[in-house]
Amino acid sequence: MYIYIRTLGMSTSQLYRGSLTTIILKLLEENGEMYGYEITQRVKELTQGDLEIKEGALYPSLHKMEAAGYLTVTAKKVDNRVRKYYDITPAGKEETVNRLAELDEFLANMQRIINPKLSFE
Amino acid sequence: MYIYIRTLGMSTSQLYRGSLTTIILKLLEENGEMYGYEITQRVKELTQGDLEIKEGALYPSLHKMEAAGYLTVTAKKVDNRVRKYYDITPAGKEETVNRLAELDEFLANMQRIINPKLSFE
DNA sequence: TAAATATACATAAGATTCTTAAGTAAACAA
DNA sequence: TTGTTTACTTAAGAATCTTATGTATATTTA
Repeated sequence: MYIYIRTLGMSTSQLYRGSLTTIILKLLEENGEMYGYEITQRVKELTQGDLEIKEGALYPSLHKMEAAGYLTVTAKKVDNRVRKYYDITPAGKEETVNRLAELDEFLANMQRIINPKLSFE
Repeated sequence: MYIYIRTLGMSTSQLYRGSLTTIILKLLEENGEMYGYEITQRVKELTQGDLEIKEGALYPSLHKMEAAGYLTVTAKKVDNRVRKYYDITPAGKEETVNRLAELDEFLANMQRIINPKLSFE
């Protein structure tokens, strides 16, 4: 019998809700085509293990973005196993710009609330 | 018959999900006791009308935080109308510190993902 | 080499947090 | 006096996520 201890530092925060689409779009825009599992590992690496994208969130999100026309998917067989590579479309690039603008606004608004003294103009 | 046109610039972004508790705690810690409607107006003011806290989100959230022991509530009659003033407890102040730390981590992680070139150390 | 872990995807059930909507009630402005 | 603002409540539904389960192959470890 094996017992798995949950690692400390793992994000249980609700703040990431709503940010997954933005994260995926930005990674694909930056790196070119990626497959799902690769995205989870890249995010884990970039955040030093702090943020672990769950498959239950990731895959439905990718499917939804493909249905929306933001991504295309291509299945490739590597080592006798199927990978689904996602690539960003022109509509996806537009959406990336919008999402990043929204993120900037969100960050600015949170600053205004959390640190009102630094909010000039 | 009256038709209400939805103002542009209002936040339809999902990014604010999960940030409401943090916002309320910080405002109460900063300003002392406040009532619900006052909180919505303060946030609207601080974000230049960008973020409008909905009552349907605010009041259940205040009740939950009170039940958790983070806030106390005192009803006061002003102009023949009841206001419920919420004040932060010591446990609420602890939670504020935790929530602000989580926010900092979230912001740092988003920076690492969105702008990996700026992530040194 | 058998068992465990890692890779790689899918999806249903349930939790959480929010929006929308409807209701109550009083004060104030047109 | 009609509409708007102030002030709070709560139910129904939407969106996003976690947990759990399933499938399947490859690689590592005991």
